[in-house]
Amino acid sequence: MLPAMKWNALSEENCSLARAMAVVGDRWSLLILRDAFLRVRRFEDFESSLKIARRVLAERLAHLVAEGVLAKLPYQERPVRYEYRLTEKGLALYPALIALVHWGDHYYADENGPPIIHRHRNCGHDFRSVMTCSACGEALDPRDVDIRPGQPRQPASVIPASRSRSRKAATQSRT
Amino acid sequence: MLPAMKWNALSEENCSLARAMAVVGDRWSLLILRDAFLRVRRFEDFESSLKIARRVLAERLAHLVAEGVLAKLPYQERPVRYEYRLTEKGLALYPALIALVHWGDHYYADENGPPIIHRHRNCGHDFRSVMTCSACGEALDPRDVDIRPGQPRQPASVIPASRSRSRKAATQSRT
DNA sequence: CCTCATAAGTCTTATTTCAAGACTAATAAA
DNA sequence: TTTATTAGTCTTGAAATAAGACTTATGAGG
Repeated sequence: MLPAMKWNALSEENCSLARAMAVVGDRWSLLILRDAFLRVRRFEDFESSLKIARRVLAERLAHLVAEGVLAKLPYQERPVRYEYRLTEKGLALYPALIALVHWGDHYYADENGPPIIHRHRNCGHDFRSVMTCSACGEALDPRDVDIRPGQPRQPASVIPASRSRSRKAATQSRT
Repeated sequence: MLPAMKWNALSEENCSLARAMAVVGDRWSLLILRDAFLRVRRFEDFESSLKIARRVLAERLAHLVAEGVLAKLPYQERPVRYEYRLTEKGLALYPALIALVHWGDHYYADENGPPIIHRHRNCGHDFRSVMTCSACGEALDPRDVDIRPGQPRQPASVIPASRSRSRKAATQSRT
């Protein structure tokens, strides 16, 4: 039997990033999903593309299916064979994935330019991804973002605290 | 001596995601960086915030410094003590991080709403992050994106191939 | 001087995860 | 009957992580 990840301590935390990491925070899931976005769907194809241990691949696919990120669907009978496809929830990881890809492009591409180029079919241009504010549409700079707790326990203190580090301010594990 | 990660096989690959994962693809780096974005800067604060093993924290911080994602700067003399601050390269990971956070918010927040709320100081509104096309500004849907190799080896075949799976099409490990 | 406290690690041991690759099951095709 | 496909499962050893005691450098208080 495949042993499940023990790393779900994270999923208990009241932190959206920790919960996301409990799903795709291991060493392979995002690479598997990248392949899925490239239309890779079958076990053998994932394996030869990624050179991942079969055992780990099987476990990771099962986990992503259990989390609803991938769907396991039969593509033939006799013998029944399944393929893995992105669900809406899986597709919703695209911004995170493309942000990492473009970060890698920016800081690690060699003189030949980035290994792959993305084109937006709707407008016909090659593009980079730009993270914007849903309210005003402006590109986001982390220095312009304030955060505060969502479920008000403490009366909504804005976190960009001054230098007074109460040693617990950011300790709440909220993100 | 701290053993370095052995996982740099990835960094050899001609794949921007793999290179990004070689830097922040382990179980802790993104959580450490989240804290850094929340103005956590000192070893003890990272440790108590994340409940990470000190050994792993030390190794991860050293790695992030070596990669230029964090800078290690003295904040006092006698004894010399250092803190860790995001560099530009580290700040550039914000889109990826916030995309994961908002994905977690969307799919895992309970009835109380997301654990933290982001406000864009420039416009004064709470927001979600929206990934847009740098060329036309429209929100990106993965189904509208075509990709092709950047360093033209093969004459630029667009990858959203039809159902003809050549079993090697996406195998090139390019992303 | 002596003891305690702080901050930033380093080290040890046990557990968990991953890598590599042989082996199995179900079925079709030769 | 033998071989080929596809999607796994299993075994073994290596690497990474968890938990927490120990170390170093220094200042503070008595």
